[in-house]
Amino acid sequence: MNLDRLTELRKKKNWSLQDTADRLGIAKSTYAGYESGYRRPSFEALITLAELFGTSCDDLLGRHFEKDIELTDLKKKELSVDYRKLTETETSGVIAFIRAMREIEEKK
Amino acid sequence: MNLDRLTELRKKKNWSLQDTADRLGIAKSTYAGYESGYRRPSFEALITLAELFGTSCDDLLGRHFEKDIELTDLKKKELSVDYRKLTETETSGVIAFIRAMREIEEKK
DNA sequence: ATGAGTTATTCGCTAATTGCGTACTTAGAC
DNA sequence: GTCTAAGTACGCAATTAGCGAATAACTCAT
Repeated sequence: MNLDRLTELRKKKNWSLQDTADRLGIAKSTYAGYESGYRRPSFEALITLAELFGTSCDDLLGRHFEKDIELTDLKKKELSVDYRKLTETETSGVIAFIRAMREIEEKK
Repeated sequence: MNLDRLTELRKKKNWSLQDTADRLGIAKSTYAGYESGYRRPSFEALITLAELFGTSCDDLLGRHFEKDIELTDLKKKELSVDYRKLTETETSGVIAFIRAMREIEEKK
């Protein structure tokens, strides 16, 4: 059970092992151990890594977890189209749109 | 850094410490250590726990991670409205709907 | 090509942590 | 009261993390 994506994510950021270790506040050799699979990060380090690389712990752990997203439960703006976030108005519009579509469909 | 939600999730399932430990294939006292914060699970155990409890590792780790969802990138149906999954047609409809809304908005 | 400087990999050692069994405590059923 | 199951706490053995130092690989300029 290795953290296979670490190297990839780190290189994408153009960071050296030392850079990354510094950001984590650990020794270079320690972080190197994570990438090689020789060592495992503490939970704190894992969480910090996820933050640094802008991803989830599940992702780092190689777990492709996907929760179903219920639009009526969304409190925050999390959806985007063409890489532009939806406003609250747009999100409400989408919900209404879907309900309308379904209503039409049922009457067929 | 404790796994505070474990007890809550276990009780929601009406499992004893022993039940849960059995499912994980570890000793009761070991699992008890996770809940009390005295011990920490291995990554394998963490992942299995997330599976057993139907949640994410991020959730168990107390991390409220939310990725921005780009609708045009969605390969699978992950969205739902009124707890009913959107079909592919509906998802395409939503994207077209948003683009149309924005076009109208820009022309104002 | 040589050498300086940076980056990556490996290793021994120590300190810390895990996982287990066991024992103790509590709670409820009979 | 006694029995069983649940939860808690602890000592011990074994594993593991983290560190620095040593070594190897890579990248430049000269």
